[in-house]
Amino acid sequence: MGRAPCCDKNNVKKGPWSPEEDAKLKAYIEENGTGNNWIALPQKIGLKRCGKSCRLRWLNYLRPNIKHGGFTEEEDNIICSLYISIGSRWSIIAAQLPGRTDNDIKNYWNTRLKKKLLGKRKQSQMNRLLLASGGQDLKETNGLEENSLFQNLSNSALERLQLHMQLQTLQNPLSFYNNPALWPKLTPLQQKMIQTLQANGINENQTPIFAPINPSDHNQAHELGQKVGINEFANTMTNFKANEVEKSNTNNGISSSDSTPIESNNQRNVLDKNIGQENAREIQIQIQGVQGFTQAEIDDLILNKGIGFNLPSENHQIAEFDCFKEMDDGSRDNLAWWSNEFDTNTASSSNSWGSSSNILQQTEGMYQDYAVGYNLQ
DNA sequence: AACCTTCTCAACCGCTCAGAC
DNA sequence: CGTCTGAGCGGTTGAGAAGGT
Repeated sequence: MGRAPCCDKNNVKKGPWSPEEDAKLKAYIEENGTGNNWIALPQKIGLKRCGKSCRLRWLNYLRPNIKHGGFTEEEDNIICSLYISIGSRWSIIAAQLPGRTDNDIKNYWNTRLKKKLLGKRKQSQMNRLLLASGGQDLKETNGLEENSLFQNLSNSALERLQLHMQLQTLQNPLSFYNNPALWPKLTPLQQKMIQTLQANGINENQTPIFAPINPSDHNQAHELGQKVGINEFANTMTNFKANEVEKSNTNNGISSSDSTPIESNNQRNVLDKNIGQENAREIQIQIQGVQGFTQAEIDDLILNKGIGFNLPSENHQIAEFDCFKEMDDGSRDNLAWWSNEFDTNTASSSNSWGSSSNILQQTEGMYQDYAVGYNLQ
């Protein structure tokens, strides 16, 4: 038994809005406001529309100061960096871009920006991974466990992983990243994942990036999240982290929970089916580690600690930060840092990270934090 | 010109969350 | 404390536009 519908589905109009409907809705809200009751609104106006539909129409199209299309490069930068940091939290991203709606940004990302950033060559690389993980070309893979690992990464995680790697391929001779001797010791799982990536065509010079999450430091997450000016981000991350800890505990038999996330169940089902329950459990824990990597991106961004890399000392991190800072503005501007296929003209001509706008300063701060955690230059 | 494919984006759907009761 | 309800969110769909053959 599902929940009751919010309106009489048989008695509401669907599909595109007519100019008359738009005018009615706009005039009413401008005159009276929404009244904090979208469900009742269409009846008051005399519209045969669902309240949710009215809300969406108003928020995405009719309300004042909405911008459509024509995303600037500055906006591209913000969307990209926030997407890498927090994933598809479109409403949070939209909150940083005045006049933009979450729907617009979501559409823009899915149809244009993602392609622009990932590029065809890199896309084909990832497609190979996906193909292999889907079991359609198993000969090219290193075995079942690795397949399962990738099979169970979400598309979003894969995209972010790929963007992550794109960032890491930037050619900076001073980079810690380009000096394997400086790389910290990896955990066995990290090594395994790197080997898998290499076996699937990822550049061997790409760095260790898998890091377990630090389950304990919620306060610092808040502090830094607030430091970069995104409180909701900090809250989201903290909640997410708490969730991850519980999942991890559950998977390790530390405690039980009735509300095991669906994704974990799906992973478990696929694994159980493919490789048997004993191995499934082990690999499930490893997948948790891979998910931890994705989360660890965010943790490192927030905590600014290089967690999971067992860095020899804090000095190491500071050196990295200095290294990044020491790049003169021109060097940084000239980095086509998003993609090999990124339009180099636009990338090099704009002072993307030097913008005086508040959000961009925030974003730059985030990027620097991010760079410290992951040696992105 | 006709047909097919790809792209774009407005709108819908179903879910979660939070507040009221 | 549990239930109900509306708001809000992210994923997905599908109609129309644009581009290619």
